[in-house]
Amino acid sequence: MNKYINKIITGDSLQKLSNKEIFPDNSIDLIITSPPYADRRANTHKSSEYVEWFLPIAEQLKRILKPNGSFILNIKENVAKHERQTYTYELLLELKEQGWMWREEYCWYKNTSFPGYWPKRFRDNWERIYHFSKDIEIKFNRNAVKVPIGKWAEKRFNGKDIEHDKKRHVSKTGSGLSREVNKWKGKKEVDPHNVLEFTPVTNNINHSAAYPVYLPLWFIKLLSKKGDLILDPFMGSGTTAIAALELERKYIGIEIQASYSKVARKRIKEYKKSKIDS
Amino acid sequence: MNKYINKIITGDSLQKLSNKEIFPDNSIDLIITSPPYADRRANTHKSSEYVEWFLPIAEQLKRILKPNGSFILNIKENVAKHERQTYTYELLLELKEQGWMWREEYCWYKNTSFPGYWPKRFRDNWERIYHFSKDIEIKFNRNAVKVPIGKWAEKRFNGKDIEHDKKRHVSKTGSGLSREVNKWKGKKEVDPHNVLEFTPVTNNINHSAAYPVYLPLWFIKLLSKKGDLILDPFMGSGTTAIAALELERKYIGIEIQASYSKVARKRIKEYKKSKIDS
DNA sequence: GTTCCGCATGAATCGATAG
DNA sequence: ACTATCGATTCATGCGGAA
Repeated sequence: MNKYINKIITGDSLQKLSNKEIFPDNSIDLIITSPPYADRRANTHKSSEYVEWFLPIAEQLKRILKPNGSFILNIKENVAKHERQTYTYELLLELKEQGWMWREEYCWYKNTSFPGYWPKRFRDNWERIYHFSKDIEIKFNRNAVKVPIGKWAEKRFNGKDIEHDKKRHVSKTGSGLSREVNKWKGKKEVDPHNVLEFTPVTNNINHSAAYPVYLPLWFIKLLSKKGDLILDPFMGSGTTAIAALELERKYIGIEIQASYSKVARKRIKEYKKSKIDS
Repeated sequence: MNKYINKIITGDSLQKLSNKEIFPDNSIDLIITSPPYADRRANTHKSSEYVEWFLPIAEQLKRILKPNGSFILNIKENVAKHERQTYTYELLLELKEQGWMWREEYCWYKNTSFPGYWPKRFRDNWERIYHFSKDIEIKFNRNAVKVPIGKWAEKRFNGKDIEHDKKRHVSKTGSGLSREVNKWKGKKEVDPHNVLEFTPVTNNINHSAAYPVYLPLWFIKLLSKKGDLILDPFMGSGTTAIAALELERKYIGIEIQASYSKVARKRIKEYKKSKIDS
């Protein structure tokens, strides 16, 4: 497979993924992708067709992912005839059936959703990001995504210890919960949570797109190590590849439209050049 | 049914809801509730059992809701053995089968999630809020939930028009959406979106609870009119009733635990008293 | 009045140990 | 083997009385 590393393959995802020469079993560290959503113009498209299209692809992804790897899937259902479509719901249940472990659903809180007016609905400002794995044990580098502690901490710890915080607290619900707030004294950073906001950063590799680079950056940091191999089976304009390079990982991408592959290769070239120049 | 208006009924939800004397067909304007999540202590509880428990209740809710009414359901799945449970997913699909229209899924972005440490996951900071209806046409008072326009507008419109903004902007995705940014010039308030943060507003009622009052307040404003009848079939400590009173709506609540009914009645009494005193 | 400080507490899970 | 209990881990906010 070496000759495919750091390359974008133009072709059909299912076909390429099924090729064991390109993708041997257990060879990928992290899969991260944002597949094309069910085509809203094709109203005849039933949810089940979307699921049927995706499932064999997911089967191959499961074959080629390493046991301690992760699969990140960004997806959101469209609205048709005043109702949200159910293909994300059906797909998730089928992926479970297929043997994937559903580890988490992140809420990607997009503060830049497209404006618009709908009679009985507001702007759609969030998308689902599913985290799947094959096994319980996965790479999970929480230290790579810490965030600054809230301002409350400053006020709270400006001086002497608070006695009460050292005591044990028992919750009414019967779940024993203890804490020692003083342990956080001096902490600068804390774990993030599962609503991802990505406050706008002025990054030179930032690209105003439906799939901004900070998204793969965050998950690559969290779920892989340097030198790992990242796959995006729906590469589009190459954002996942850029993120992988930025973090010193390797990538493989698949893209069916030659025009997109071309754009992606160009972006990657320009990115590499800008790295050398700077 | 008049004798049940502005009352909390102690009893089993399914049994009470099935009583046509209390709840005639098409008699409720808005249902808003946060039912107990699947009990994680009962590990034998399968997702399907939760769904089977809820479905007949939902069937009655559909019977008693007015055609232009709405059903707001707040729910989130627990995690067990490193995986998210699927009962919310199964339930949604079954509710669709039952004939409900799935209008929206709001993300309730909670600023006060429970702290804790898990090996391969972060804190859970959001919950699902489903909006269902029986028909396409529903009450939807968007003007009641407007929010102040973001600071970006000030910057953008501080003086001269921006040429780019005068032109129609066509989305790259081909969705056919377009905008004319200058239309927003001078606007003070805009529509909200489907990620609900409830930043420091409407804090007039003090009660730290899992189900804070601003939640029903928001949906009651959006989806009902003054004098309408609001039902909460899992009333708990009466938060939905307080919200209904605050907005001059009527309420009916059901609660199985007498201790909770008592608390709720007390809270309502105190709320009424505080209104008169002030 | 307004800010500050201490107190209280919220839909949590997991692995280990005890029964 | 199987279930019940226990300890460990973790942030952020609101309220009330004090300064």
